[in-house]
Amino acid sequence: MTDASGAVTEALPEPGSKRRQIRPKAERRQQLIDATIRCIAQHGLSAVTMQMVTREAGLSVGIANLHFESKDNLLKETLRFVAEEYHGGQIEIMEGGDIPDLGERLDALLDFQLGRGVTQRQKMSVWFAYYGEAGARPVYQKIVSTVDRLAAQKLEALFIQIIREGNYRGVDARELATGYSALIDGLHLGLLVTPRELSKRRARAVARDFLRRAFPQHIH
Amino acid sequence: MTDASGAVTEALPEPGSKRRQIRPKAERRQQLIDATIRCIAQHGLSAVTMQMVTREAGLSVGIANLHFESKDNLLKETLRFVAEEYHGGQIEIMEGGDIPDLGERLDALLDFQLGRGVTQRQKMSVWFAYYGEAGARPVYQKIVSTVDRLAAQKLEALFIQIIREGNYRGVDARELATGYSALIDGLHLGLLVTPRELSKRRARAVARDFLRRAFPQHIH
DNA sequence: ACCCAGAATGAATGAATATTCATTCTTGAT
DNA sequence: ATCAAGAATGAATATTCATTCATTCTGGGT
Repeated sequence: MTDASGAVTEALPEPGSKRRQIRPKAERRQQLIDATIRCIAQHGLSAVTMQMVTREAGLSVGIANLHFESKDNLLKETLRFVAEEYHGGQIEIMEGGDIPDLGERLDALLDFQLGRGVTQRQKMSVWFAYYGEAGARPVYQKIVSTVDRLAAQKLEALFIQIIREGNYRGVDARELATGYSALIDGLHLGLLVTPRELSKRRARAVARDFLRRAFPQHIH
Repeated sequence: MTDASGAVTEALPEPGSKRRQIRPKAERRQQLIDATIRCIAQHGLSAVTMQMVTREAGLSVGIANLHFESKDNLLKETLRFVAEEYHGGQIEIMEGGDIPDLGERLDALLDFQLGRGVTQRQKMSVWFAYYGEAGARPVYQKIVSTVDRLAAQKLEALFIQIIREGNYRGVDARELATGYSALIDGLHLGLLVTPRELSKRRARAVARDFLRRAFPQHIH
């Protein structure tokens, strides 16, 4: 193909190129899920439209219904992805073959939960958008509670190890694990809704304090 | 008015009566806000429609735009109401002229935050529905952070009193207050999203434990 | 008994949006 | 080089929903 001047066009697509690309199903699905996450973070779950998501992904409107059956399903799968990524990351650290020292492992967990940059904030935004709807949507409840339960078990197991190692008395691992999880969730909420009042730095300090009071020998 | 048999009809309106009633503006506003709360709790914020709300309130569709300018405004005012009710209740307890004993006052606070029945759950549902959207809606952020800040100050003040009275050492009131607030928020989330895993009873125990570890002389 | 200010109604309107599907395009196999 | 499978497109459709407003109704004031 040449234009009037004879130069080859379409050689490399310009930024806004509409060149159609065929890609495997799995890749398109992920592309759409990623776009959905960005849209929810930026506009809120209730404002997300299919047009918005597909435009964000740089694809046509029809494609979402090709790879996911419906908008409902896309949203569901997006939640599943975020939930599994977040809890999966935690679980990997807690099982922690690569970090033998239990105190360090706790620190790594804290880092994962309250560290990171913009990306993390985006994910949190999505996370709580779904929480907000979960009261009315059993499907969401189920997805969250499934991954949640596993993470809770791993956390309890880690706490049990720590309690044994430190020979701590009068501490219930299960109750402490519930409290720590709730604390982290609450701090995330604070970071999301009142970032002016609660800095990431202070959130970390608060969580660390909780752990230090429970496991003084392991957290300094 | 009489029917064919001569009996007086319309004497007392049957259950589904459409008899038009004129009521003061303030009353109608509250009626609509209450209906909105029920709708959000049952169907989720993103599924709420004006038709749904006005039907729930037993009124016509036009009335919502008469008393609130728009749906957006109705939702905003509903959030403001829930926020002020919740935080107002807490603040009243924390200032607590009627409960001189500080330990008892803490218990009363806990009771308010994690006690109650269905109503409370409904309110929590609404609360978190808005939190979910707050990341994308500055208006919501502002409403929440305004009341939040005041409650946080009162809590810190209460903790300072308790620290002085108990002569506790190495405890930072501000940090502890942040932690406690976050813990309560996180427990509410747990109650809402994974009620199977976390009973209200256990949530109370966890929160109480947090306070006991900080103020052992005040909580038994 | 009568009025009328303004509260309340709900059919109508128009805008937004999910979903469909006839058509076009790409790629790997032959 | 050709072809078929199926990935991708986006205009069209049908639905849902917020908002409007012409009309009806109510109740306190006279």
